[in-house]
Amino acid sequence: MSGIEDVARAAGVSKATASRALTGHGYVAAATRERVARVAHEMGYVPSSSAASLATGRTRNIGVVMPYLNRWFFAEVLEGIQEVLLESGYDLTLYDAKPGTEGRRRVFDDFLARKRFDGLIAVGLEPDDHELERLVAIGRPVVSVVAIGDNAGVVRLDDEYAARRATTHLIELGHTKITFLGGVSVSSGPHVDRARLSGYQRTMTEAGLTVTHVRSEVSLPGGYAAAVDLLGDPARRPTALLATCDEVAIGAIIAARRLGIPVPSALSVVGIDNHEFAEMFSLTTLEQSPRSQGMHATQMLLGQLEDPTQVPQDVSIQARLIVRNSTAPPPGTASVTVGVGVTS
Amino acid sequence: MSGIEDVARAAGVSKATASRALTGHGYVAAATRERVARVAHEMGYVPSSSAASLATGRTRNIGVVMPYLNRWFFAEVLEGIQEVLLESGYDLTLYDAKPGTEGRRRVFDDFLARKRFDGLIAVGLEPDDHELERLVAIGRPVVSVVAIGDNAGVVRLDDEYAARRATTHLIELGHTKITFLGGVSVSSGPHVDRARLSGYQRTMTEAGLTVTHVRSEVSLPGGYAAAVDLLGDPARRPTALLATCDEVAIGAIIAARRLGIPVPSALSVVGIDNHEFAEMFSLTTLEQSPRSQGMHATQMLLGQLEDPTQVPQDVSIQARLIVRNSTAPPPGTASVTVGVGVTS
DNA sequence: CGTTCGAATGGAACCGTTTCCCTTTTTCGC
DNA sequence: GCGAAAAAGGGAAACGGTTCCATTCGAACG
Repeated sequence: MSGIEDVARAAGVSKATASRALTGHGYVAAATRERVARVAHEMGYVPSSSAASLATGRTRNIGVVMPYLNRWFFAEVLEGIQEVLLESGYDLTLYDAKPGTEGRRRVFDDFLARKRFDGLIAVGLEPDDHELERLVAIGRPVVSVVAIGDNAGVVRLDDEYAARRATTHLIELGHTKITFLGGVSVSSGPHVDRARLSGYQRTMTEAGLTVTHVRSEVSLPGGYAAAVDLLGDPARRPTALLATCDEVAIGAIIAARRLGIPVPSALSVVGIDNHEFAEMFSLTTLEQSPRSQGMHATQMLLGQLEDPTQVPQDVSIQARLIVRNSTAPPPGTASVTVGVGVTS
Repeated sequence: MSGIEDVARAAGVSKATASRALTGHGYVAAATRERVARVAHEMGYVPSSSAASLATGRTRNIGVVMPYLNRWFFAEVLEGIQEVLLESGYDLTLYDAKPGTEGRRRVFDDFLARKRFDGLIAVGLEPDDHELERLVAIGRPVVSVVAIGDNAGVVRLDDEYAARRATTHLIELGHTKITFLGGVSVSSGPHVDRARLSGYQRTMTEAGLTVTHVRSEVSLPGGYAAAVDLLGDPARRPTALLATCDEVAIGAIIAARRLGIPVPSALSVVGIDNHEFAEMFSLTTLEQSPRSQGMHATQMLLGQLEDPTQVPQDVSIQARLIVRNSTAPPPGTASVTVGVGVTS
């Protein structure tokens, strides 16, 4: 393995000059720079990142902490982050912090303390006080996607707005019996669900309609189970369902099909996410594009790294309504033609 | 930030002794070791990983390269890897290498060359010659989950066996018109699909049955589309479907439902994976447990790191048949009772 | 034409560990 | 009780970069 000293010797300059030539910092004659670069390339020289980190204090690595890897939302965010980092030449170190596990404790107490990164992206963490304390103790910029208690930069969907918009859509179609399906539970974390539920409740109340909330585990099978339960009882059955997320909504659609309830003619279903399966199930939904949330957060963090005076901003994204074929006027309504398409 | 020198001073020993006490290498009196550890803990000392890496040449970090993050199989493998690494105190650096992208080229040519890891896990990569060359040029141990051309350690499902077992299951139920649904296409990479197809073909041929293969994109919507096409034509319709993976199988089940073809009474469907949705759709399938494949690969790699003489082994996992309610004897057969349960 | 300033470069210190090598102390077998 | 070997610990040299500081040289400016 050849070091910078070998490159310097081969190029006939000092280590100092070679370093300047390769990093682009400080004065170096154009001809020299070019020669050093060529020699380095020919020798297949690759700088040691540990040595560079030790000398500069920067790692060119970003840490990402998330509670789940195998859920659609998180995987999409991760891909977005990865895409931007790849382009910027940063590495990405992943920390898995499942709520309530011993592993999570170690991530916060040991792994993160090692500071093997210049900045941190927290995705859908809902850190408790101790965890939050550890996070600030690290002394590196933090940006989060979805909630985090403190004043770090945050990129998130405006969940309340999304739920309001979805509810409004159903009301405009003529529905009055609209049930919210979802949980005060995990998934992207309780805060998300609370905000969505609250958006639904407010909109219903403002319209003078009755609020009905059915709990469901936040997952496809969870939505299925909850919907089977709810729809199986004709007395309780609403004409429309607002699900806390697409997975729950799709579970509900599958349940309705199995129960022989046609969607959307007898039952409208709307979700929030625009999950990759949404199109397949013709699901009307509010798009939240986690991928671009990840990209956004990353750009924000990188910006903060290169100019530390830059204040962390909060970005709130307004979901776009995508109308597909899972929503229609309630049964027994004078037919209203609803186009399939996208509106904001 | 306090360094080891501060700790040494506070504990009244030399840097050398402090280092030995903390790392556990070399002779240190028990009392001294304990004192140094206590002082270090009180001061909140955290060793600089760059400095340690520079000195030792080891990073305590593992690189993971995969082409997709948001597909079930890959996400599960990743979680398995993460779990083992977390326990062993290793960091995990993730590299996203989508086939045919500029990003992938950079991963191989730039990112991996930086060697910020002690070993590498390649998941479902099917590297071309140039990429393979780069991989060995790194000079670090590599373990792969699913195919990789060369002689690195490999952990993978025995795909051929899985397909044979699935086919046998259908034949035993009395089916003779069995169509393979799947693609020579991406997903976990072409090799996987070829092996599964081949297992199906051989078993059919051995049983004297006719092979029929319908291509499908390897995804849920892909399976749906292909099945709609196939099942829509009564002349071509088989009594059983073997899908290359569960996502395709589930797509097919959804298609069958929509076409009013009852599963399993009129059509049996079997998949391979035991995907998280399999249970919900009562899908009979062969379990491949990507999570434990990831764990397995990681343990293999770590073992190799601590004892470099250890030869990389190839591990081939035999899938377990899980019988649910998507398979039954073909229509018009004297009824055979099939228990729901697990067999090997 | 002397002074000043910027460009270009080299020497050496430094980043924070680990580890080699050497000295001193202890232990243990005979 | 002695010698050898093992245990304990210290000083200093790595590891491979970056960057401060000093030096030289040439050009621009008054």
